[in-house]
Amino acid sequence: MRITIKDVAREAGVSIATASMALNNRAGVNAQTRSRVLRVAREMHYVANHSAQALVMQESGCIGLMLPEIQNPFYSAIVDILSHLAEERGYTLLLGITNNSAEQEEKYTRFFLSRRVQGVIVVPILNPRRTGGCLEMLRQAGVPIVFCTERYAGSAEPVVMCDFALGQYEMTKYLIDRGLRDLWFVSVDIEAQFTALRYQGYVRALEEAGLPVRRERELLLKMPWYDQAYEGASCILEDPPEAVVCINDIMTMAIMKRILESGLSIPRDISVAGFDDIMFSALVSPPLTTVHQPLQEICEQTMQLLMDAMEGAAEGEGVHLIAPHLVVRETTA
Amino acid sequence: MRITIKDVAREAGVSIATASMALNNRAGVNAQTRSRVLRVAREMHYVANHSAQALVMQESGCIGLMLPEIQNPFYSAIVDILSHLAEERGYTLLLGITNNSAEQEEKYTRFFLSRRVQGVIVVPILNPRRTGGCLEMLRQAGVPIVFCTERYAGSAEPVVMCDFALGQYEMTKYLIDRGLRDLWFVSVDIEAQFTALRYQGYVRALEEAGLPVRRERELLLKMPWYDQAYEGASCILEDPPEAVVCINDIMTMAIMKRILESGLSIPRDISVAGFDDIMFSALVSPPLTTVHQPLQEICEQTMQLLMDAMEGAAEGEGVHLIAPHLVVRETTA
DNA sequence: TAAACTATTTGAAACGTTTTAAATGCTGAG
DNA sequence: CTCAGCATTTAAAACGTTTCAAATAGTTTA
Repeated sequence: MRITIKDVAREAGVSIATASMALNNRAGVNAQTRSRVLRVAREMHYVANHSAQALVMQESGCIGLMLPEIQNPFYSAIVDILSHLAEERGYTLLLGITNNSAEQEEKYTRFFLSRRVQGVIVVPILNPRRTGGCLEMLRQAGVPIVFCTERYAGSAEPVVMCDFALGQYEMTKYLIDRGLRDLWFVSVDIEAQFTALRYQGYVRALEEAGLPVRRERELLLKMPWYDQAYEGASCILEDPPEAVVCINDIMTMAIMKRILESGLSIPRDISVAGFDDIMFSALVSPPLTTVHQPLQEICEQTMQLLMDAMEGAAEGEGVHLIAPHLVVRETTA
Repeated sequence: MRITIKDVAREAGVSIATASMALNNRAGVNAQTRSRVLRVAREMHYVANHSAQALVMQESGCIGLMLPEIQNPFYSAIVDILSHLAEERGYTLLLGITNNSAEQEEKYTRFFLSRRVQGVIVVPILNPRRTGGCLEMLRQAGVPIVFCTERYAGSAEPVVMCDFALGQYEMTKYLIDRGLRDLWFVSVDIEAQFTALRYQGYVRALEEAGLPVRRERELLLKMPWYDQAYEGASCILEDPPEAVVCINDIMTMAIMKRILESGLSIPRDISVAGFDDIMFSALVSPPLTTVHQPLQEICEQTMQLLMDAMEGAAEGEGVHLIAPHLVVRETTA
């Protein structure tokens, strides 16, 4: 039905082989012939069938991106950046939105495999009860993998992530340096570098300042989501601290809401600091003091590692830490 | 390199044809044979090559989604919903993020065409200087198109959109009914139903209440973005009104910020109302009174229309309006 | 036992490309 | 003229599937 190269060849009065070579700018085609073929192709609105190309060339030109959500602006920023980067390099990004479910992750792995993706970027889900069932399939098929933002424990593939420990340290130190010493720490009860590193940074700042680590002033939620933080925040308000240190912006916004609703003022009564610096952090009132994750840089390095691996370079491994920086806005006194 | 059906067939001791029929649950295969093939396939981690299937079956199983941005939560919500809907129906969503550029739109059209998408959903860009260059290519190739959220003027394809006029009317009426009569209207200077319908609704509410339409109290920005609204808001503050009626939430948040910064209180001094009800509208302080666009419903209907068109049904045409509803939160007195 | 079914299996074509090796046509040298 | 050498063109194979018509094997029926 659709125009094929056969039609173009016939119309231009050449063989299929010649048409193909002309269209792909291969050497060894007479200049006149080439331009005739190109003209005919344009006139006929010919567009090469990608499936056929992928089949014969043995490369799909696709990269899989596995990620937990997309409505969350942190993740949609990643999609935005990575899809541009992939495109610049001539690849198409295939999305697997897993909704934080390991089953979905496996389903999308199969999907990626069927599309013969040439590499996969994994932004891990947060609560992987059974982790990496999907990864085994990919490894087995020899598909290069690079983790972005966080990785599954025990996996050998490289990961590019923000230096969470450093970020949380700097933020906590900043608060302490401003004279705020009675802190709450709000995080999630999940075993992952995602949380462990942040906690390390927080503790380090306390210890350096000679402050005690008070476990009764730590709020650990099930998931790092707005609603959970909003519910959980009541314990903080029972005996309001001088500042709240939080591991992401979404939860911070929930806590801010609760604080403001209780009639207290930010930052006059309580200071608040988040992590991530999502788009909306600058827009809320008051604008949020937070730790900026340099997503552009993280994604660029992720893509570069993947390209290297796809070109057969010895799988660069290990943890690639990108330094974050504190963005002081108006929620900290 | 990767396992093919040929390998499975050999290992199971059957022909390729039999293997294929077994794997696809076709009738006419002996039960034992079938299960043997399936077992072997599983053991060998066989995953069918989609390109080969697409080629021979003449259907890609892909749907194209053209949209202007993805970081904006309004759009990422659309991606989320539509990708689930597509998947439920056995299709894969291919993303074309155009960055509000007509050139990009054409580029992605070619991309869609090369992937032989079986239908395209278009969420139009806002400032189409030369509109629909991309559409012509799709029409010409016989690819069904459905617009979502808004459509390009003069195009014959169906569109599913929120009843903007109704939403803006209800919102404005609500404000007026609360006794607020000195209003500002904040919109963008773009010719599209996007803006025209909203203005209609606003005007209707004024007229029904016997209030004058004061053009000097209309702020028309170039693009409906945060920064533009933030900059533009100064004129509103010169002679603060009782309420500001805005055509989307992002701009509303910018205006709120300006109002709060000027020392005025929301809603005590000024009421503010937005449109869209994006995820963050409920989270900001104070939570935003806004008109909820029923995106789920809009996307479902969009997908249904596309499916109908793909199955060759007479192209359902015309404008499908989905009624929005006002969500009263705390920015209106 | 032959014939006629039926159930199952299979060979081969087709899908739209790219690529390689071989064929063709030309030019200039001998 | 012939032949080597070159530029250009082409036929055919290959990629991994599905599907259809034909072949095979097995079972009844007459």
